[in-house]
Amino acid sequence: MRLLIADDHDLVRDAIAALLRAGGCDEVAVAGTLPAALAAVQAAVQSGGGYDLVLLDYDMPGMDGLEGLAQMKRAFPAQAVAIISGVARPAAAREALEAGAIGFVPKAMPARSIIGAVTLMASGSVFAPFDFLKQEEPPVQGGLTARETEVLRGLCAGRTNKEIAREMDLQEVTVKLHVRTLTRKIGARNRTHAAMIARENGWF
Amino acid sequence: MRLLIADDHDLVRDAIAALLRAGGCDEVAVAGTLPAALAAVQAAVQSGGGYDLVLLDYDMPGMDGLEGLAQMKRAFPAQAVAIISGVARPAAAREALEAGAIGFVPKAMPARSIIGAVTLMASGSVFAPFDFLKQEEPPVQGGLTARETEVLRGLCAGRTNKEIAREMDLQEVTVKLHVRTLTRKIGARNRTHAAMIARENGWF
DNA sequence: TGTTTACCTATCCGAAAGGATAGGAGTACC
DNA sequence: GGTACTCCTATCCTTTCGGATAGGTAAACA
Repeated sequence: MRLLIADDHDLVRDAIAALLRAGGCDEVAVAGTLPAALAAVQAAVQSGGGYDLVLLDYDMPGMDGLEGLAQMKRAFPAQAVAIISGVARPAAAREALEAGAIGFVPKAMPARSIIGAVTLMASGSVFAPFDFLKQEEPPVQGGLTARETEVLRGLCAGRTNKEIAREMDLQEVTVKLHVRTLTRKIGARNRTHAAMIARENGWF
Repeated sequence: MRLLIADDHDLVRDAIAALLRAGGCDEVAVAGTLPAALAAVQAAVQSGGGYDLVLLDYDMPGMDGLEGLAQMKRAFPAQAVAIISGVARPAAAREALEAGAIGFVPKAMPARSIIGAVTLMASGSVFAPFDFLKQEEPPVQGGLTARETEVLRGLCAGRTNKEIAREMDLQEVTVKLHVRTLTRKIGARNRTHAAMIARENGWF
């Protein structure tokens, strides 16, 4: 089984690579950035066949969310690519699978499971831990309603009330109402503070 | 050599633990949270001697920055404790060492170096990669001046211009000036966006 | 049925933020 | 001496926020 694992943290990457080698993977290549991973796949394809599986870290220079995955799939549509991440939300995992990933591996997964997961994905089956995917996100967000969550997302993007209103097809006053209630709910002093709280809790 | 490694990501933690075992560490215990790590150290101390080294992940439930380290050192002043992190800034590393950590291990460190680093720390020597520590942070902050950086810190705390002015003993207009220039420098649309950019880049 | 909840709109007001423009003081450098 | 840069202050103005208050619709629920 030929693998490529891309992660910007040398220690983590090499440790996981060692784990996989110990688990019976013949060849485990590594890369530290997305461009490096792309180059490695390019080289592997030219010398025949590509990798059985490529593991891409979600938070890595060049990835830019799932844009990096899309790039890889555009360049090598036939290459099996999985996303591995420590912080990504369940929604990101679902999006990754929709974008053509063969799997999603949370770093919170037990080490003994990874060999099986990798073997599965390398053989062409989609892998994603069910209990991770089924996690709903709204509950983590301090009792915010759907609309308030949407508005908070706008705040985090640095948008004004007017812009958020246009985007959500609402009146500006309504957005102001949501901003007021949501800042109170999460205990923020103002919109900036609210955005920071959301970011710190990893809500977006 | 008896080790305890605490990291909330099972995969990463177990992979590093395996790496250390392969490198000659007799006993490598693991924990997934700070409380679990505290309990493990407590148990080890009672059954005689404690660990030769405890590795604590900087971003782990219960850590709260360096507060977790302080907690551990308060409870077990004689225990050698090192911080391991993938995202912490050089300043955080320096603070960790000042707070009594025996070392700081960036996850970007090459895997082959960790055995040496761990052996060193377990024997009582302080370890921290020099090239990581010497990194200055101002340059990362998009050419902001000292005052602008201070104001940006205020923005990240959700403070108003008036509050920042009072705190820095300036006129409010001056703060407004700094806010305007710094938002332009870092390419932000407004104060909220500026705060988010600062947070995303880990400037504070 | 009445009640609760989420959601949307409205008006009015003061406070805060954002921007333009114009200076002055101090330091560093050539 | 001149130049450049940071830093501080000022006035004037417009836009945006934040808050109070009031009311309406629709769905969920007992």
